[in-house]
Amino acid sequence: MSRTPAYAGRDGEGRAVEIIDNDELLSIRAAELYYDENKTQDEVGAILKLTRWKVGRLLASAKDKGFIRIEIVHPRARRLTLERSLKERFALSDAIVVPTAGTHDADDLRARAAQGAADYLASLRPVPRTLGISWGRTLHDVAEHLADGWATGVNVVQINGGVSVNQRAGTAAATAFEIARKASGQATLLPSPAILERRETKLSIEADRTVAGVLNMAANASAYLYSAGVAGADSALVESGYLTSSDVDELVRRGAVGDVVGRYIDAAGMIVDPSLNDRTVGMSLDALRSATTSIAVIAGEGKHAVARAVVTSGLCTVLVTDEGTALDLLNPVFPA
Amino acid sequence: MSRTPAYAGRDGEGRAVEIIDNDELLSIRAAELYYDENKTQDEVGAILKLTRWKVGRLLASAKDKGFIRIEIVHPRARRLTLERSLKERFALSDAIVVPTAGTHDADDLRARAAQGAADYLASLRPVPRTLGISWGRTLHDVAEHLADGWATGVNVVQINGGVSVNQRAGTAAATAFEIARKASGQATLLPSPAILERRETKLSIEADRTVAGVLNMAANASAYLYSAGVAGADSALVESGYLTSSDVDELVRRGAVGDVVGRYIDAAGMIVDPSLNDRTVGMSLDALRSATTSIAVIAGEGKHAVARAVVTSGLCTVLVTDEGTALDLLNPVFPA
DNA sequence: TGACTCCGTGCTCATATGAGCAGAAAAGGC
DNA sequence: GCCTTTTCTGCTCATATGAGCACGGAGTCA
Repeated sequence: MSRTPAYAGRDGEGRAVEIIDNDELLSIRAAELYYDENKTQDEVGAILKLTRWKVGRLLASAKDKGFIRIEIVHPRARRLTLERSLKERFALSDAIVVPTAGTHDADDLRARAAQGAADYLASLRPVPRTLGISWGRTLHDVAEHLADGWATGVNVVQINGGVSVNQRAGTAAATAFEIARKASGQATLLPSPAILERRETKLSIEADRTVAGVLNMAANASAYLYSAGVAGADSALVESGYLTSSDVDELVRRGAVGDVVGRYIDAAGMIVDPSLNDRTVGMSLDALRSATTSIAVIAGEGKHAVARAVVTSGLCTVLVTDEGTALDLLNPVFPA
Repeated sequence: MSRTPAYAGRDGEGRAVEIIDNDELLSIRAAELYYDENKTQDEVGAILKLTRWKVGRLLASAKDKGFIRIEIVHPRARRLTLERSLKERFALSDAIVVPTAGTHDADDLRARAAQGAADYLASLRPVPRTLGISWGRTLHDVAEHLADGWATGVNVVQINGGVSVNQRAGTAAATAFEIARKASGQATLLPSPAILERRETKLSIEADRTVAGVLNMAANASAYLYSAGVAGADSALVESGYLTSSDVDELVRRGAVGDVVGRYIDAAGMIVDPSLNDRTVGMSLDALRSATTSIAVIAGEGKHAVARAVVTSGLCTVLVTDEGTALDLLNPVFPA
């Protein structure tokens, strides 16, 4: 064939149509006609003066060269491919990844993840008889996004302390109640501060019959749902007054990346400050690690590090997160 | 083997309380499996517990509700749908719209539009014997992006003055030469300043045999290619010293949105300052308007207003632009 | 030069998909 | 409640698409 200037042929409107000797460019033109104009491959062939098989091959090549991007734009869409990669990479039993596209701010993103978690929770089989939960903004969002009647007869139990001292008073309790109510179940609160000042106090409060009962119930829950906080001055534990901003700074200095059920962990998922940990009321991380079903909801730009610590140290069996975090987890920026 | 969580509708009690219509959510799940995981509709049906026909319908609905977005990511891709809309809306004989996606800066975008213009020029049939061109950064880019041998024997002629006073010396001339060289043709320069100080000088230079010859050649060109400038201090006419910054401010005050072949127009495409216009050497806008083929290359955030003036006042028969400008042209923000 | 491989092409054939239709189910009117 | 109207569902059938094969031309090596 001549390597002629590449142009000849006309489309339906009598416009000159290019026939380019460059296969890549041709595949783009074909893709435009096929996808944008939704013509049939045969029609595309007619316009570009190609056989329909050639068109098919061009489209295939355009696809695997990555020129064709198909995006599902919907707040409740998910990224199945990322989910599978996460599952494989971190040996999770499930992963939920919500898309970032179209979110405006961190709240938006958290809401999407919460929705994803709510959907997942509702689809969980067998339906948990008892669900252990932590508290925080994310968990609150999950509770809000759960549909009324998402399950029947699920009892909810708090797995870490924090009642009442919280500035956003009642939030922790409200979260538990709402999740339980929507599943026509009971909520059981853990009537204890999150962190006590002295180890002895912690031990004695744990020995209290009521608290011990709740902790026991928590230990035997059939599934857990929790989020993770970033180690920073805006942490819920600081806002609630359990820790001071400088306490957290010190924890960060010692390697803390965030907290899970009130306990600060480093990048390896290890407790940063054992003595602080000993003053913290609630399920231990080891207990959480041995759970059959533990769902972590961790989304947002700032939470990449905690998310990594959580999944790499086996703290959860199910991760609910956003696209950005998932990508970060899968493409680690190798540390020194 | 992990059991896929049941997304299929609950047979037991279909809750209509859901904010999002159940079918909508289903169609998203279906789309994920179909597009992201590329399963067959039948397989999707099996997973979601639906017949393949239902799946087909869900996908169709997802498509026309706009949840499925197919994007062709390639610098040389085009937006055919926008092109057609532009053609219809402004009675153009052709429109080329290059995608914005993935461009980093204005230069990038201009380069894409230039490439589009180059491609279009090469595809133009009949091949113009004589091509009238203006000059400027955009035109220079077009010249660069033209392929060697884009045509054979095309003579190029400048349609407005500007030789040599330009700071970027020789650019105007170089543009003409390059376009001509790549088509194995001759370039003819218009040996005159763009704007003269006195009308009399302008008249006498136009009367000069050489200049008159070039102008005559320009008037009889078979096609024209030009860009448009924004009315502002960074205008090429200011940079070249033909106008001062305050001259332009005054023009803007009087309604100028930009310049075309050295002549300032308002939003309606009318000459803003007739006396200035009378001192400007080159094709008149009316002459340009009566051309059979005049290709305007106007791209970039700042050029929306000029672009609008150009297309609404019939200055071009073909518009080469970017997606953003095209959208702006099609979705006018109605002025008071 | 001739035999050889390699790659791109156009094909056949199996499969996936969309259009259109008839019956079922649901919604609405009386 | 009963009947009409509308929507929804599962189907048949036509069409669009992808897999795989056989051919042929271009390049390669002896």
